[in-house]
Amino acid sequence: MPTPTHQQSVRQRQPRWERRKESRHAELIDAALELFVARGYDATRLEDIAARAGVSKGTLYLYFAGKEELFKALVSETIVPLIHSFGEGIARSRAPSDELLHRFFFGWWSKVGATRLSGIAKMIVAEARNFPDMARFFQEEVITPASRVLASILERGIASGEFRPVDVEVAVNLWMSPIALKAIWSHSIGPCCAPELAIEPERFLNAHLEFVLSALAPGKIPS
Amino acid sequence: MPTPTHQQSVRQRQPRWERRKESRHAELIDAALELFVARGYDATRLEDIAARAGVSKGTLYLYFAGKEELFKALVSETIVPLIHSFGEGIARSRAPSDELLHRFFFGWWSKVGATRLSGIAKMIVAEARNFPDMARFFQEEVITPASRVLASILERGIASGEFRPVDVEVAVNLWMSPIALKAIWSHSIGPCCAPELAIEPERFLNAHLEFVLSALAPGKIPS
Amino acid sequence: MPTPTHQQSVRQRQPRWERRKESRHAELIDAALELFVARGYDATRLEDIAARAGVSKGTLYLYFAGKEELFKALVSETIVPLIHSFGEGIARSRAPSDELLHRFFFGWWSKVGATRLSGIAKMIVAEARNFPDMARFFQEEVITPASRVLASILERGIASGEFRPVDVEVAVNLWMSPIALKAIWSHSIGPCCAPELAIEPERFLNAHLEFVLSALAPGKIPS
Amino acid sequence: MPTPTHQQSVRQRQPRWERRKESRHAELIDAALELFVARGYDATRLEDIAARAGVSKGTLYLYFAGKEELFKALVSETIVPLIHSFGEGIARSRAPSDELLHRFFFGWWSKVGATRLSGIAKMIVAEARNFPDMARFFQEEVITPASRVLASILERGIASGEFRPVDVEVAVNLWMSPIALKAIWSHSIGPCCAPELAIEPERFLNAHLEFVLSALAPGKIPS
DNA sequence: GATGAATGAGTCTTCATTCAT
DNA sequence: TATGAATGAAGACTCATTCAT
Repeated sequence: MPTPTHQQSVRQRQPRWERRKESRHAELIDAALELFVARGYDATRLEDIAARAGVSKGTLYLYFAGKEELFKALVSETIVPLIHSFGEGIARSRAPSDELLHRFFFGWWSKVGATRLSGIAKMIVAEARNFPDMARFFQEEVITPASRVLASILERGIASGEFRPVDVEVAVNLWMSPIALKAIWSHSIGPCCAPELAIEPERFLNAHLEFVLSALAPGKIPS
Repeated sequence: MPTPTHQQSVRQRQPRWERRKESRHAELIDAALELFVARGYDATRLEDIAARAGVSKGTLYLYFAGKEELFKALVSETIVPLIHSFGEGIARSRAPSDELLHRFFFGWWSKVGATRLSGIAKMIVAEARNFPDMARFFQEEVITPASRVLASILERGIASGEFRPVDVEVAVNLWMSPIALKAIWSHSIGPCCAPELAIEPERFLNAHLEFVLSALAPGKIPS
Repeated sequence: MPTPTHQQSVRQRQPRWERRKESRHAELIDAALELFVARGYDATRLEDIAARAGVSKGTLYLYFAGKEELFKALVSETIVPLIHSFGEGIARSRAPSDELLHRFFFGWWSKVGATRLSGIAKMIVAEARNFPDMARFFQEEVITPASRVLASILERGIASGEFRPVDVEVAVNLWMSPIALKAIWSHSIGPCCAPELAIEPERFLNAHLEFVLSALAPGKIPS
Repeated sequence: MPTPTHQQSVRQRQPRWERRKESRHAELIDAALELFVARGYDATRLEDIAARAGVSKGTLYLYFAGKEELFKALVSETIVPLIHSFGEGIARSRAPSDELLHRFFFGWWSKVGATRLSGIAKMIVAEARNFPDMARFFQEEVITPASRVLASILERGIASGEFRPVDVEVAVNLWMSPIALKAIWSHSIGPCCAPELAIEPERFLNAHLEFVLSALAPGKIPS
C-alpha cells in the first residue's frame, strides 16, 4: 500500500505542461507589455516574453502570428478597454467646473497615468517612428479623446463665466503635459535616477490643479 | 594675445587629413543622432550611419570603438556644449522676475527644445532602461541644471514679492513639462499624426508663460 | 462456403470504430501521397496531411510512428498491390509477340502510368538520395519486374523470329523511358507548363508502339 | 635571425579568411548545385552550402539575397550559357539527315546530359510544383529549344525523302525521353541501385540512334 | 481513440565586429 | 587611413513530436 509520502511524490511529478488556452493569451500580453516597455521593441526577445509568461518559445506562436502582431495586439487590447471607461461621466456632469477639473486630473491619473497605459505611452513614444500606425491609433484613441474632455470642461467653464477666456487648444496641450510626461517618465528616466526623488502623485496633482485654477480664475485681466 | 584672426589662420594651416579626421567624427555623430533618434538604438544599423556620413562601415570603427560607444559619445558630446551655454546669465541678471521667466522659456526653447537636444531627449526616454548611465547623465547635466535655473528664478521672485509663494519643487516640475514633452513629441508621435496640427512654438510659449505668470501673480490667496 | 453476401455481412457487423480505423489509415495514406508528390517530403507538413484526411495532427501518430514511417508505408503499401497485378498473364500468353507488346504498353499505362504509381515515381526520383532504401525498393519491385516482362516478350519474339535480334537490355531501357518519363512529368513540370500541350496517352502510346515495332521488324538489315 | 623553420611557421599562420570576391559567387553556385541536386531544396541547409564553398554562413548572404534567390540564380546561370551552345550548327548543316541525328543525340549527351544540366533537370523535376516559374523557364529554355532542333532534323529528312513520314511532335517527345530520363536517373535512383548496372552512354546512344533510324527508314509502309 | 496545446530542436537571416588589402 | 569582404553570435520563426485532457 502506497504511503502518503509515496503518493505525494507521485503527485509532485509535475506534468510537463498544462492546458490553459484561455489564460495564456492574457499572460503573454502581460509579459510582453512588461518587457516591451522596459527594453523597447527590438531589445525584447520573444523567448524572454514566453519565459516570463511561463511557456516556451513555440507556444507564443500559437497565440500570436509573430513579434509585430504581438506588439500591436498588446497596444490595441490594452488601450481600448481602459480608454472607454474614462471621461464618460465628466462631460455630462452639472458639477461646478473647478470640481470637474479636479475629477479630470485625478481621474486621468488613476485610470490612465497609474495604469498600464502609462507603459504603453512610453513604448509608443519610443517606437512611434517605426510603427506610425500605432502612434496614430494611440493619438486618436487616447490623446484626442482625453483632450476633448478637458477642452469641453474648459469651454463650459468659460461659457458660464466660471473661468476666464483662454486659448483652449493651447491650454489643453499645456495642461495635459505634466501628467502625460509624468506617466512616460515613470517608465523611463524615473526608475534610473533616484526614484525617491519623484514627487508623489497627490502632491503633484494638487499643485497642478491649483495652478490651472489660478490661471483660469476670472476677474483677472490677462496681461 | 592671440587674435581671433590668428587662431583662425592656425586652424587653416592644418593638413587636410587632420581636418578631415575632425569632420569625420562630427559627420558620424550627426548621422548617428539622426538615425538613433528616428529608429531607436537597436533598429539602427551601423552601416546606415556610416553610409549617411559618407564613409564605409569599417571607417566608423576608426573613430568609435563600437555601437555602444558611439551612442554614448553622441550623448555626451552633443549635450555638454549646449547645456553650458544655457542659463549662465539668467541667474545673475537683475532684470524683473517675469522677464527672466520669459527669457528662460524662450531661451530654453531656442537653445534646447529647438535643437538637437530635443532628439537626444526622445532617444534617452526611449533607451533609459537599457542605458541607465546615460539616463542619469542626462538627468544630471540637462534636467537638473535647467530646473535649478528655473527654481532660482522662482525663488528670487518669491523672495522679492514679485511672485506669490509656491511649492517651487513641484512648480519647476510642472512648468518644465510642456516644453520637455513638446521636444520629445516632435521626434516621436508628432511626425506621425498630421504634423500641421502641432501648435507653433511662439503661440505655445506665450500661452505657457502667461499661465505661469497668472499662477504666480501675487495678491491672490492660494486656496 | 461463404457467399459474397455472407462476407459482406460479416464486414458490416464489425463495430464502426474498427472500420473507421481501417479507413483512417487509407485516408491518411491518400492525403500523404497527394501532398508528398506535389510538394516533396520536407515541404509537406504533417498537419496538412492530417487536415486533408480530416483528422487532427495527433491522430496521425496513432496510425504511423512518424513522418518517415508514413512516407515509407505510403510507398510500400501503394506499390505492392499494384505491381503484383501487372504482367502476370503476359509472360505466359501465347498471343503473337506484337500483340503482347501492345498489351504491355497499354497495360503498363493503365495499371501504372495512369495510377497513383506515377506520383510515387516522381516522389521517389525526387527523394531517392535521401531515402536510398526506398529507391532500391522501387527499383526492385517496380522497374525490374516490369523490365523483365518486356525483356521476356522481346526474347520470345526474337527466338520465334517475329522480331529481329536486338540488344534486349538496352532496348528495354530505351522503350520503358517514354512511358516512365511521361508518368513523372505529369506530376512535375507538366502541370506547370500549359498542360493542354501534353500529348494524350492514346496517341502517344500508339506512336511509341509503332516505332518499337518498326525497329523490331525482321527482314531489315540493321545499318 | 629567424630560422627557416620559424619563417615557415610564421607563414603557416593562415589568415582567417581571404578576399576573393570574384570566385566566391561561382564557388557558391557550385556548392549549391551539388547539394540541391543531391538532397533537394528543403533538405539542403545553407550552412552546408557555405561550408562546401569554404565560407561561413554569413558570407553567402553577401552574394545572394537568400535561399530562394540562390536557388533561382543557380538555375538561370547554369542553364543559359550551356543551352546557347547547343544545336546552333545542326540546323543549318547540309549533312545527311541520319548524320545529323547522330550529331544531335551524341551532342545532346555531351553538352547537356553529361553536364551539370542533368543535375538541374533532376532538381527541377523534383521542385517544379514548388517553383513553377523555374519549371517554365527550364521548359522554355532547355526542353523546347532542343525539341525544335530535333523536330527540324526530322522535318528536313522527311521532306527530302531520307525519312518516312512520321508524327513529328510525338516522335520528338518519344525520342528525347531516353536521354532525358537517363540524365535525371543519374542523379536520382541510379546512384542508389548498383550503379555498375547502368548502361554506358556510348552503347546506350548507339542503340537509341539505331532504333530511331530503323523507325524512320523509308520504304516501309507504316502499319 | 481523438484532440490540439505545448514543446524545443533546427534553420534562415541579420548585423556588429574584425581584418586582409 | 579607408575599405568592404568575411565572420559568427544571436534571434525570429517552423514544425515534428509529445502528452494532458
